[in-house]
Amino acid sequence: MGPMSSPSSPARGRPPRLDRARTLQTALDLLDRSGLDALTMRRLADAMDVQAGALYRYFATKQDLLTAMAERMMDGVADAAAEADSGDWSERLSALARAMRAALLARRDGARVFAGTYATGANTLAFADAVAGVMRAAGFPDDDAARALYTVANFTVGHTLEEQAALQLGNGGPADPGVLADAVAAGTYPHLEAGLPALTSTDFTRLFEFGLDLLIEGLRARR
Amino acid sequence: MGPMSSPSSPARGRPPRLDRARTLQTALDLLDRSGLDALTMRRLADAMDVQAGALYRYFATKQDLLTAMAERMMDGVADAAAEADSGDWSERLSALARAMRAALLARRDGARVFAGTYATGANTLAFADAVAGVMRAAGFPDDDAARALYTVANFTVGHTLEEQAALQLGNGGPADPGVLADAVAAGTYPHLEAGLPALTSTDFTRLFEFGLDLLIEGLRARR
DNA sequence: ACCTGAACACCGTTCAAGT
DNA sequence: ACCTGAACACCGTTCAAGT
Repeated sequence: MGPMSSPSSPARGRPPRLDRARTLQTALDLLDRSGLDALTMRRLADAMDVQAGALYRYFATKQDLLTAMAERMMDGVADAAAEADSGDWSERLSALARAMRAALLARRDGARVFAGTYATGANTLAFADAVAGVMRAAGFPDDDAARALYTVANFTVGHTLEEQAALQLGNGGPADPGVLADAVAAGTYPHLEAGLPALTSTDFTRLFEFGLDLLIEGLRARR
Repeated sequence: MGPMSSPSSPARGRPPRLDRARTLQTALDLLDRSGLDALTMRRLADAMDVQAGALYRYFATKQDLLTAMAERMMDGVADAAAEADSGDWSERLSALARAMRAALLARRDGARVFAGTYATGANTLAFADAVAGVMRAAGFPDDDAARALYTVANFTVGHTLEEQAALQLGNGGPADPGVLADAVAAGTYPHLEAGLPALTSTDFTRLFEFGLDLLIEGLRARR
């Protein structure tokens, strides 16, 4: 802890207007307000009354910032297993999957941010460990526990990506429900026509629960 | 078919150097060579010996081009059901899911392109109709057939997104297998440590089949 | 009709220089 | 140590003008 130590040393100059935590929080706020496409380093710098170049002292690249954002979104998601402690393995697994979906839905374009990064921080690893732990405790072999983790996570990300895309398209975007209905009506897609009510339904929670239930019943059959 | 008709009218001027089909093909070739991040309108124009602005006569926006690319990737995927005609519904459903994964894997960043667009063209709708058709023929109610379609598609996209991300990270990217292993070793994630062989395995086909099997067993239990 | 040339309003990132 | 200012090498998109 000599005189050459890092940010923790006595502040000699002006207190820094920037730091990792405040930058991250401002980025998440900006994401919610403006969406991922409008989240640029310059606009983020503007929101912090700083020049764009200054951000690079705390995040080496924009991708690094996005990864940190994804990691922060997963904060507390692993705790969902403990909260469903009374339930059996399937209840606890469901609670974890629902918590992940909720965490991604909680922020605008959350799924796109998460899918576009490779988060290996404490929150993401804690979530992964919790899922694998639930499966191992239920008696699944170690490699099946790992594979079940991937399957649940990939399904959840895939579903939420679609869900958030559909949500923003509903707001006068290029493909609101009517577009799909028109496209189906124009061609000859008898099976889609039959399922049109469910296809254009905006009850994404029910859709998510359907898929989650399939995965859990599949796991039950394997156990 | 008067004198004011469209491209099909007798070519009065020079033959156009550009058209939708050739632009699409060049874009897909460029995607394979350079990846999605390097696929810019200017580089695409360069590859066609044309100025960037000229592309906008055939695609209103870059997003439109990407949507057309996603749609072309799905060409022929719906035929996978017919090729597994001898099998029962689960074989046919598997064949469709495998064909979709293969179609996305066939092009660099294919899953990212597909996930980033909202394709409602003939190929995508034919695929969706084929999945719903298999489910309805198997005796599933119409709304369950529609929901199963979403679940299988969302899982497949989510899986392939992860798979292609991992593949390009293996090439000296920021998060090759070692990064995950190190991160796991640094923290205390006992359940991940137990599943490390499966977690760092690059046998994505086996991982995909595991998830697909869970979905199919889940559907079987529901039927 | 089809494409060029040039512009507009931006990007991510780097880095010498100031304080 | 921390940030500014300015630059570099790009973007997507538009549109008058040429042929």
